[in-house]
Amino acid sequence: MDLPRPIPADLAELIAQRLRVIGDPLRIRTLDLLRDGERPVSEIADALGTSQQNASKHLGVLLQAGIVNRHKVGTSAYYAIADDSVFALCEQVCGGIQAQVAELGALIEGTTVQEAAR
Amino acid sequence: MDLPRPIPADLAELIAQRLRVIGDPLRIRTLDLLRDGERPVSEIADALGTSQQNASKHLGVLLQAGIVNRHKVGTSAYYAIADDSVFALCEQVCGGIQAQVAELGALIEGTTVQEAAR
DNA sequence: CTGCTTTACAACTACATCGTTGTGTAGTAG
DNA sequence: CTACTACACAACGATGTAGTTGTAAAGCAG
Repeated sequence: MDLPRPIPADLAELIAQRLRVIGDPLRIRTLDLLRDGERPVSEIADALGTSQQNASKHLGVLLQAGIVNRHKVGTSAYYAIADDSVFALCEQVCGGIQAQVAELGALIEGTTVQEAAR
Repeated sequence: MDLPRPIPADLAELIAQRLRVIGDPLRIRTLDLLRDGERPVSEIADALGTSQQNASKHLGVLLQAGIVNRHKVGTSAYYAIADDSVFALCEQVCGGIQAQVAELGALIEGTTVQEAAR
């Protein structure tokens, strides 16, 4: 996967949109919950400690973005991960955060990151 | 880089924050420009077709997030990439978008993605 | 010192988004 | 049919953010 150079404005808009969809704490935790398999809305709402309406709304955003899919059984709506790549995304972000924390720690210690790693 | 299970709310907040910082079209294009090396603010503003004030503001956001760094020479402020991992992030997002587009195209063709790939 | 350039900060408007409240719809149990 | 459950849609208020305008600070040229 190579990015075109320079990145056209339209593509930048698409990328930004997707990042903003995932860039919400409740949605990240929702996706994390769905890692274990599909779940109905009420269960997700309970697990996140938020209202049914709010959970439904966030799931709707993820659904429209194609990150989750839905299938209904009776009155229940089961949501499941449709795009596993989001987790790789989160891990990448975590890596960046960890690197920053390590650098800050090193600054406090008055050493370089390489020295602190020893 | 393994994510803890379940993801604590604080970490979800951190990840979301970083994703939202990168999740802006102008900031993505700014980072793309900086791939070639450091640049002063006015040059970035020109390349993006926006005002100097706006470019400065976005660069400030990226700076505070630790994604770029700054060094001043005379009246000019040169910004440069501090965290290369953002590009891997963008590529990952693009991969997800491409997969979706492929799936949509396959739906229109009435075939599966595997069939369409042949 | 005067004027020009470059950058950054602050105030403002416009717009998006989060969470809540209220309500509508569909399936199910009695 | 009535009551209950599960989900989703719409409207509202609060908060956040993008972009503009105005301006201040700092360096440099004359």
